Amino acid sequence: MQQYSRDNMAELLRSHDINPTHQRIEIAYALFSRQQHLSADQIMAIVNDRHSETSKATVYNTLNLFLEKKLIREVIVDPNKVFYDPNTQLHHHFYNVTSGELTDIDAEGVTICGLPQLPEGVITEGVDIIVRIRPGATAQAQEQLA
Amino acid sequence: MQQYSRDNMAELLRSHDINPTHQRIEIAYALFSRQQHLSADQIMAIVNDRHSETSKATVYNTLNLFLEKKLIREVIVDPNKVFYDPNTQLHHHFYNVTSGELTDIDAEGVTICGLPQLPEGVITEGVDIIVRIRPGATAQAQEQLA
DNA sequence: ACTCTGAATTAGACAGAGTCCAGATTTTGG
DNA sequence: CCAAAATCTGGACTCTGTCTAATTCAGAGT
Repeated sequence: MQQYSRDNMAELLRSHDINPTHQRIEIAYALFSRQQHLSADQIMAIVNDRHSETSKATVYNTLNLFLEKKLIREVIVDPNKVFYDPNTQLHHHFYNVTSGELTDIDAEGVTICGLPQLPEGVITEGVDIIVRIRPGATAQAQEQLA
Repeated sequence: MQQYSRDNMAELLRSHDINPTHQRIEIAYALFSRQQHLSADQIMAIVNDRHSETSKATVYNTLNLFLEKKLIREVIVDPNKVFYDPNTQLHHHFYNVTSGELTDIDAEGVTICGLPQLPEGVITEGVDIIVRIRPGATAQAQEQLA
């Protein structure tokens, strides 16, 4: 997609069946303009940068609404907080356990072989690969995978 | 390993450089005797089943100590709580998002291909695959993986 | 423009997981 | 058996996230 403006956001929201309100546009803009993984409190800080205008409840309501409408995705890697990811394409993550930094891994070209059959009566919601990394000497990711 | 008794636990702890105290043995026993994924509050409930003897602080201290000494492993799949896993062998998980149930996937035979090179100056801590599932009609796990 | 109505937002109370602290208790080495 | 070190404890606290009841907003119809 091109540039992200607040106007695009309104369209984006509408196209996902979400009523575009001021607060929702601001929150969507915070996530989509910087293509980053943000936590709820980071989003609240961004949105209320100068004059506080959006309440905690609205931030959470809105993020959960976005999730439900599949506008964004949640990434669960840190026990303390959820990250919200504006990228809903299939992709995976590097998670730097020291810094808390989260980086995308394009799913293009990544394959998993040898997963067992799913249990009966159950469907896949998604498959996440999380490569936990930390600062240190040389290494190859491949080593870990028998 | 054979049967899990409280006596084995003491040895196990010592072998991991952990001073075996009553509370630590009980907590280790709770995890290892049933080979299950338990949350901190489940562990506390088990350990304090009859007469409350172990405080919340001790449960958390102990679990964090076990983690640090690599006696157990944590599984982060649910935003609300951490699961502690007595199985430190390399393996992955099915996570039933509806029931909260967590099931092991043996890593034997599972391969990931096409992961990009690690960023510079960084080493792998571990690679987790989480297959999120929920009740529903037929499905193949493989479909998700381009 | 005005009103009515349902949707959205708000502040603040609340809940649950996990941490911290200072004092009490247990364990250990001598 | 004693002192020092390690561990455990209750309770206060923090943080993320949810709930609720009251208020505000937006827009459709007149």
